Amino acid sequence: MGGQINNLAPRQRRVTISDVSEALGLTKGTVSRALNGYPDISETTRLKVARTAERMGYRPLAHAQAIRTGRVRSVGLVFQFYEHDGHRPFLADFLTGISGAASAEGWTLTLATASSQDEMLATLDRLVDERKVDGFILPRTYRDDPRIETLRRAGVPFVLFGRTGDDTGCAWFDIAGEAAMANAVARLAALGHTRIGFVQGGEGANYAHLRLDGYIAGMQAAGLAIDDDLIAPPSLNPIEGCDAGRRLLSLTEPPTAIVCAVDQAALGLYDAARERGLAIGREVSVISYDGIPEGRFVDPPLSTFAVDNRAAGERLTQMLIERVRGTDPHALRDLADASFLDRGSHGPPVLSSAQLARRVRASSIM
Amino acid sequence: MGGQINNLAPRQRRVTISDVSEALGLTKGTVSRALNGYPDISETTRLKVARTAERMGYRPLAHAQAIRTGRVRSVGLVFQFYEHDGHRPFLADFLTGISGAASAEGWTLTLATASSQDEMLATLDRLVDERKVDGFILPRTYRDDPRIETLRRAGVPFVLFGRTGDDTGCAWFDIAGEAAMANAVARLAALGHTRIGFVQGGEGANYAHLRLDGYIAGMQAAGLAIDDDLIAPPSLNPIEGCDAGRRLLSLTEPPTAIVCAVDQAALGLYDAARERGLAIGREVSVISYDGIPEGRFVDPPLSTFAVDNRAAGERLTQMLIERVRGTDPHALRDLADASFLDRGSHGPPVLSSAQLARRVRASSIM
DNA sequence: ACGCTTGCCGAAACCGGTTTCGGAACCGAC
DNA sequence: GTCGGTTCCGAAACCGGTTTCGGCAAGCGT
Repeated sequence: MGGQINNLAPRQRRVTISDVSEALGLTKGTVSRALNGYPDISETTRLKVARTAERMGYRPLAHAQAIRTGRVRSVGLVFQFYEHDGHRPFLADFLTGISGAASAEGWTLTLATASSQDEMLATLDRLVDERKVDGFILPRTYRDDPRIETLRRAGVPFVLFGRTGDDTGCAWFDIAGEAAMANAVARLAALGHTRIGFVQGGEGANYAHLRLDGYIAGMQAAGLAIDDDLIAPPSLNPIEGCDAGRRLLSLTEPPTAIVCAVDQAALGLYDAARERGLAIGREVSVISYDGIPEGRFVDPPLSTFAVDNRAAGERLTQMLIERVRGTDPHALRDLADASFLDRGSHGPPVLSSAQLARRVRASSIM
Repeated sequence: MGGQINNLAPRQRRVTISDVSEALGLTKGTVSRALNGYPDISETTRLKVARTAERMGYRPLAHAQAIRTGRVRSVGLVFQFYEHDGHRPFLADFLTGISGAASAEGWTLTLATASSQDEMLATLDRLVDERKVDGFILPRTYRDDPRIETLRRAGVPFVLFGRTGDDTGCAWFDIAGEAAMANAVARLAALGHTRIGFVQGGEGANYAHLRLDGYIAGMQAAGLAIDDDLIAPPSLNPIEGCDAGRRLLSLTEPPTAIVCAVDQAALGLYDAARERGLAIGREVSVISYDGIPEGRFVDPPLSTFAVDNRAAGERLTQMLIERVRGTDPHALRDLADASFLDRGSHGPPVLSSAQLARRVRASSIM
């Protein structure tokens, strides 16, 4: 093979560790040990080496080091995109965070996608087997997540974005969605709402359980009764959200406020309310979660708990790098709060549940 | 350094080329040449080597090869995300395409982000300098694109997603946006529209010029006069699109149909029409470009030219890999068509431009 | 003055591959 | 039977680093 015409300018030679060692009159082994902080190098030569390496613009080649050390300085990320995908808007911010934090440490991001769970596991294996990455960030965790067992067995470091059922030996970072949901309920209760509905998030995903728990905890803390009818099934997009809204609003005792686990679904609540001639933020209050950009432009602007995906990406890669360097996973766990965006989609109830029910009936007769 | 407790299961040793050569009673040099198709290896041993390598599950370590060959089998992709970013929805599909095509060839995707042009160029340089990638896919090209000159000078292979001003020595793939825009005009003209407006796309980006050209070409082909008033300034999101719509509809001779360079802006046209009490698809026809998912759910569903970003990603990586292997860049150029999604936002005009103008005036008085 | 650490560095092996070079074995031709 | 030319593989250098091992010289105590 080799030797085809490539008509590309020849790349200039890099400065290698041998160049540095020759310039110093040392062996490359000594230079290497000096640069890597071995204890058997005197402080004087360590400094001399560091300075001339710096001056000559020497930077070790990650993949040349890797052949001996096994580390390539790359964080792995494998996405599984679904048909109607709620986390697409998150992507750009999340990737920016990871890439930024990685390059600050001289690392890079290796990204792959999978279309099924089997392919996901195979891809993880392949990246590990080919030593393309030193570890993984696992986004969107599940209660029972097969990726974890796979990587545990393979002995590969990883950090979860989200919590999971059994997290022994797992490092993780998460946003306290349950606290946000409880806080949403508390805010609405404080405004005078007593019938507060909930629209669930994606089935199976760990966050969905937590946010539901948060809603329930919030209701209990406010001394409100939990009615199963008030809890709508998982909704991940405006269509499903609209269905959920219709269902909640047609209850004999409809909620005057709705807490929604996912912004995309909350957008659908606007449609459901509009159908019934109800004004969001007055006749029906909504507080949601995610902080998607569209929420700012709808009318009224959506009150929601925003998560900083860029910061999450940064934190996760920092944790992963520490993990690869040997930090105990149990010491690498962190929970951050979502920040409430107090906008126009919630307020004190202007109608009682009974009045609201009459309004809904009237609108559906027309 | 080194030697911290890592409490991770030890990774099992890989099978190396030496394992294979020993099993065969050959030297590793011979095995290497056999596997890489050197001409000085007999067909018999080549087959024998290939088979036992396969049987033993041998796969060369990309970064070990790279230290000699300089190739790491990785495609580089650097994104620059903007504030209000039109291409976010594209991301998942695009990445899926790239990742899929790459892994089919045993390559991986190395992704980075940049927040400014300088950072972009620095990031490209860094990835090249550290030999993290063999070449780049450059998304979102500009008329005059500094990335191209940088990579040309560095002698690094790359493939453009989009065309550019001076493309000598450039391989590229693009969607024929100009043809789509011309086709949109032709469709509307065939339905009887004579006043057809245009909402431009992102300033500076190469595609924006091409789509404008396509609109103009379409108008000329249909024998329609081109009125500067009919051409609205660049609009990239619903807000700007709404402004553009207001402006076009308040003309003394408003267009009865609007061709829009970007779906996100077309969504804003819906708002502008609603404000005036005009029905999209009847009083105002709209044909747009991109094929974003939201277009299917608005009322009426948006007629638009959809681009297959997954396919684009696949094609681009295949081209890049060929390019890295030495194919002449001028032989690597491809133009694909967007596919028209014939939905509900366009139809024959029900109002003349003059009648439309009266309707608009009436609505603004209220 | 002696031996014994200790500090510090050179020498060389090593990681997992690729590539160059040279020569043995075979070939047909004379 | 000898010779030049192929065919095909082994040997060894090489890529850019890391890591082990051993030894020299200084420092120390006695």
